[in-house]
Amino acid sequence: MYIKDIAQFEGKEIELKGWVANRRDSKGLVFINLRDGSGLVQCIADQSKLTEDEFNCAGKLGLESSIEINGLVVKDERQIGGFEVQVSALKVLQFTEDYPIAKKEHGIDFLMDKRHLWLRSQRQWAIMKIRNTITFAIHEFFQKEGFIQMDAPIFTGNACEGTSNLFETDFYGDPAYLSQSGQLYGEAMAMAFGKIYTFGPTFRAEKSKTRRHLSEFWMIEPEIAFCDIHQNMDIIESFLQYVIKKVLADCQHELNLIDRDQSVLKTSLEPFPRLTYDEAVAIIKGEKDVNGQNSIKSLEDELEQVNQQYQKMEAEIAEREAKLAIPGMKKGEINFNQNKVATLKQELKDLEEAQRNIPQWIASAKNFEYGNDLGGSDETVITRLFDKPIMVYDWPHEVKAFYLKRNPESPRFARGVDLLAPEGYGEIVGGGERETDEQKLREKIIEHDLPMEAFEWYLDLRKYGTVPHAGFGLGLERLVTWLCKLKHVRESIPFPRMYGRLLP
RNA sequence: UCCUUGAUAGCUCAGCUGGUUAGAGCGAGUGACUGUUAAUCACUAGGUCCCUGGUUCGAGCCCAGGUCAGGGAGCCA
Repeated sequence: MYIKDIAQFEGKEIELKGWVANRRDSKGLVFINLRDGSGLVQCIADQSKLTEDEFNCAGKLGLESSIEINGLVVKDERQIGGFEVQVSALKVLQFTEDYPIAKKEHGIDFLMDKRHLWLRSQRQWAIMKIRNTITFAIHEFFQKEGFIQMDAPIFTGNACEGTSNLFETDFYGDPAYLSQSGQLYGEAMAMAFGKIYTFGPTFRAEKSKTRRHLSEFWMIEPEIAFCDIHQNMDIIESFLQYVIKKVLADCQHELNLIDRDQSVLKTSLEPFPRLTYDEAVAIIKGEKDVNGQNSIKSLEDELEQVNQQYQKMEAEIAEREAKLAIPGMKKGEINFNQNKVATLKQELKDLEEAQRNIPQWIASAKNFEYGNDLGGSDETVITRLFDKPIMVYDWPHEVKAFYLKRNPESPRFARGVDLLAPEGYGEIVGGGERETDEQKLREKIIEHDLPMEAFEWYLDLRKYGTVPHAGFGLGLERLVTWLCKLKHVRESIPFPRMYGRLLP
């Protein structure tokens, strides 16, 4: 018996096992919000309906105490799930004292230290449920489309995209690296099965402290034989839209719990704009407008708005603090105003961040140098102008990986594609059409200063029946972060591993 | 690696120009209340002001170095 199915048991006696998510008491009554992993329900312990011992126990339950109850399911519109349980019997498995995560705001460092407990909170629960739906939808899409799932090795002897950000380990006395991509192995499997995808962990030793980097993350890498860059973009689009549709269909409750505005998810079911690198650069530099919006202008407008909002908030804080200074205010009112001031100050800090960041972004966009890769801020700048993901393709070949094919009509471009998520999220997919010519690959390997002997097996793929093929890599956590509109990627995975964070 | 902000009670924070005994809310504990939703109300306990050194009659506050964390850049999914 799980709380999520409670509606089927109206008027019936049930048994529930779970944890105390909240408790309030009143004379003769104890209200327990019970959490069982599937949902949340309020249980009422009434002194007149329980033994003295049971009622005393109910009153002593600390947050996250584990209990078993029996009770009657009653319809009550006021409650979250529309039902409550009138307790007829209560058994305590453990009284919990001093549960560290209190019913109030906490700082991120504290919460990350308590991640193993934080996962029990409603918001984190909802995010992990959505992550699960996304994972399932990904498998479902590829399986339906006839892709074979493969597991790429995690220990690798060669670096596929440079060596600076690899985790080195000891493999029976030889150096080995934790995989930063399964792609080269995926290409080999695609030559055996036609269409494959990997779904596995990936490790990058980047000393990054930004909202979109993890040291360990999960990547999905499809690879398709007989596929060019345009067909690849078709697949990226239908794949992502499949996942988004699934989340919209199956996760309404969770999306509401985390207050996700769904309008952008819905417009993302329309075709994704496809821009060449040249077009994207023109937009970023403000030389070309999109839907009547100019990148530089919109940033300047936003900065102006931020400044105005900042002044408004400062005024409100001053006003409330002045009120608080006058004696005679009721306790409840004091609390309310103090909480309000605290949240306003928090928002003020966010605005200050924006005031520091936006001018940097404007400068970076204005001074963007043609031929460079897009930086994080450039991605933010361009994606803010669209209400759906965009795909940018045909990149200057110097900035992209060695295995990408050149555009035959314009060889200074490599046929790579990045998918940039809207709402400022930026790159969540990187991929492209692969180089098919052995000689050109050898030249590229030398150019990138990579050890040729480590790639001989990969070059075999071009020696024995080379065919046009393409694929891409999707960062699962970045997708979860965007779909849930999280501020930081660290909340998208149960136990994030990042620079400075190995525990819990 | 660089830029930037910060570290004060279990948690979130305030602490004025360096000045006597360190402040609030939440949480915890005790009590009151039969319909609460982060319940409310009263009372109680709770401090190595991150570390090391310096300036000063006097440092939570100033200076130097370090540690840790937040945000951003580079790099990337």
